[in-house]
Amino acid sequence: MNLRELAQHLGLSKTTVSRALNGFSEVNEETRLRVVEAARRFNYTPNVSAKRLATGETGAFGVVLPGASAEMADPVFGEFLAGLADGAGRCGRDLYVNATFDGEEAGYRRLARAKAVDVMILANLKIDDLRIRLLSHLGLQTVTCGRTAGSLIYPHLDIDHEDGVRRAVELLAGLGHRTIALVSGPADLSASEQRMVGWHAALSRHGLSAAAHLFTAGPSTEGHGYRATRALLDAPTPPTAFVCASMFLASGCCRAIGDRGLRIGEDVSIIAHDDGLATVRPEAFEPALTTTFSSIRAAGIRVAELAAQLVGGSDPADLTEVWPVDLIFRDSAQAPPRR
Amino acid sequence: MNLRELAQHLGLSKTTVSRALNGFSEVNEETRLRVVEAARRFNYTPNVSAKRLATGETGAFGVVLPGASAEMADPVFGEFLAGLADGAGRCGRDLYVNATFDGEEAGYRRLARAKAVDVMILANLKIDDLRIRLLSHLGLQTVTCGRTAGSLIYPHLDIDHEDGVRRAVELLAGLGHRTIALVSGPADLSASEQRMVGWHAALSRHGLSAAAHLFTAGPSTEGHGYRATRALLDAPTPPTAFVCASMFLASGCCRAIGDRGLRIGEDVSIIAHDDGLATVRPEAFEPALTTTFSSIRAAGIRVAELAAQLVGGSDPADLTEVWPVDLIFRDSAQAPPRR
DNA sequence: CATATCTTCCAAACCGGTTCGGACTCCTTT
DNA sequence: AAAGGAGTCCGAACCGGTTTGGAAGATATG
Repeated sequence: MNLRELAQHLGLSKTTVSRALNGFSEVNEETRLRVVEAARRFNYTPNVSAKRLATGETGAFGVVLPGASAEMADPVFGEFLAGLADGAGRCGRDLYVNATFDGEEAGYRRLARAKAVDVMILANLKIDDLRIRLLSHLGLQTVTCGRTAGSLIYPHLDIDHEDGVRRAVELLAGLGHRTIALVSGPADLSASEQRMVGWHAALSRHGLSAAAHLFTAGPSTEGHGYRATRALLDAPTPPTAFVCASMFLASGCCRAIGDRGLRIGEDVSIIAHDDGLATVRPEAFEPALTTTFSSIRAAGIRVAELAAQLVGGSDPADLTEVWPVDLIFRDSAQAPPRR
Repeated sequence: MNLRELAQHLGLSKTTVSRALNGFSEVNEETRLRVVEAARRFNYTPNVSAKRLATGETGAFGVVLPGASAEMADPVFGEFLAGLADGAGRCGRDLYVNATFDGEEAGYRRLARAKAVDVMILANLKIDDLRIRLLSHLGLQTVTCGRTAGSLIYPHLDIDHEDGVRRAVELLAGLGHRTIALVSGPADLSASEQRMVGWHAALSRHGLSAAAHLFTAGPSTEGHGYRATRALLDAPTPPTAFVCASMFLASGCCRAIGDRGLRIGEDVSIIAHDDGLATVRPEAFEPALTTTFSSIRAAGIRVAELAAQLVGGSDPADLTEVWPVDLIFRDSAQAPPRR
């Protein structure tokens, strides 16, 4: 059942039926109801390809996966992608996932030339991310999850990692901790830089050391969390508190602390960032982890909405949001042992 | 630059240019070279939407994410998706990811009605998966990663989990283990059933117990691996060897064993299944884990190729593959301690 | 009553490709 | 020399929507 057949059935023109279904004002209300009813009865759905050709919009958002598989194996990114697909679906758009087998830049160029998507979506922004400039140069509209250095204005949603870490460190310092380590994700990520800024700010406010060896960066995995924590505990003045950038890093951190025979909460405190993944819940830890929380799935949904608004003609400058994180008290952050 | 403009530049008709670019035989070789050269020079890329409308093919494969976020938080699924996107790209197709905010079935029906994809791709098949029948009923071609019960014929790639577990158990039994547990993934998954079959087969061949309490199923996470292993170690006759269905389950398994003060390899043996994720490498464990290996990313790429062949008109019955797994010896599987 | 305006609808053009059914040239066959 | 067949190329139709530029009739305005 296509538009022409539907129109014939109704004794109307294609034009009128199209307008009735798309909510134009110049069609009689009575006629519109008749059309909508018939469309429902005949199970009519407009052909996506035809619509795209006619409107010039593709109705799709694009995500490019980096060639290295590391990002997709990251469950946080997967969850973000799920949110994106969810949000896109709600806005009546598709999510087009492109893997780059021949370099990331080539992937973007292909998409731009074929006009395959309306908006590109970028996540895991690097400090001064080159992709933003490339996309702007290619004339592709872009929405990002995260901010980066540089003067270009683009719609984005960011999570306030800086404030999250700042508040976590403030809490630990307030409890009496004097040596507070930051176990962060990949060093080249904008989010990691934000975390370091927050860490520094809170430490200097309390007059505490921000020695370089107390800051570690690396892949956001249990394995790296374990190794980093072991190394930190081996230092001459080991930290009594750890701020971890993800639940996976925190898992490794806990394991390393357990290996040393230390008790979490009593001997050593931990605050982790929780992205809200169903598979690693802070309450399931022993003891339950104090966390900074922000749902990455919700962020994905919202980014898709921002992209839809951008296509709808909103001013990019209005489409920027920074989400605060919640600090949730549980049992893993307590006062350090008396000496 | 579109086809008409390109044709005008060349002094040819749209027809000839289109045929030259698509490799039809009825165009002079000299002309074809001239056309291809001009297309390259003017940076011409056919408009995706127009092509789709004209051919009736969408050029896209579809994946529906289940409403619950659990699957996307699974890094193994994420890696499979990355492989899918990779393979689709190589075949010149798109990958459409659709989240279902209103029920999985509704998502499939939407895609079918709008003719948005050429082939649906299914993963994480359930035992007797209802989705296959639904899609066949909706007239959507389907390719799956995994097999399921039922008589319908559909293109699929499966990984031989049954044989993997069988060989792992044979190895452990050969080393002298008498009580061998299986720590598996979600019980409703077809792969989990395959593993149980392999486990039973190998145990009975060696005259060993396949008592129900030695088999556990649950989410494929570190947390569940930990809890399951603790429970198994608390049994009256605790196992001396564990076969884990994923690296994450194995992580938890290792932690539980460590908590008990047991040494992996010496006191207790482990064999895990490794999907080839870069973030959890078996060599990084202490000691290095003996594994059954099969790259889930490679599987994703191959599934996309199968889908492309299906669209190309291959017989579905020819598009079925079962991949063997490699058994890789490392240090975590050794003879049990003498009593 | 003539004119302007509004409402409602439609025919035809358009988006940018693919493909059917010739048409023309040149070469071979009988 | 006529007939048949490759080898090339083209005009026009088609895919299924949206959108432009009226047109007809109803209603309001002077």
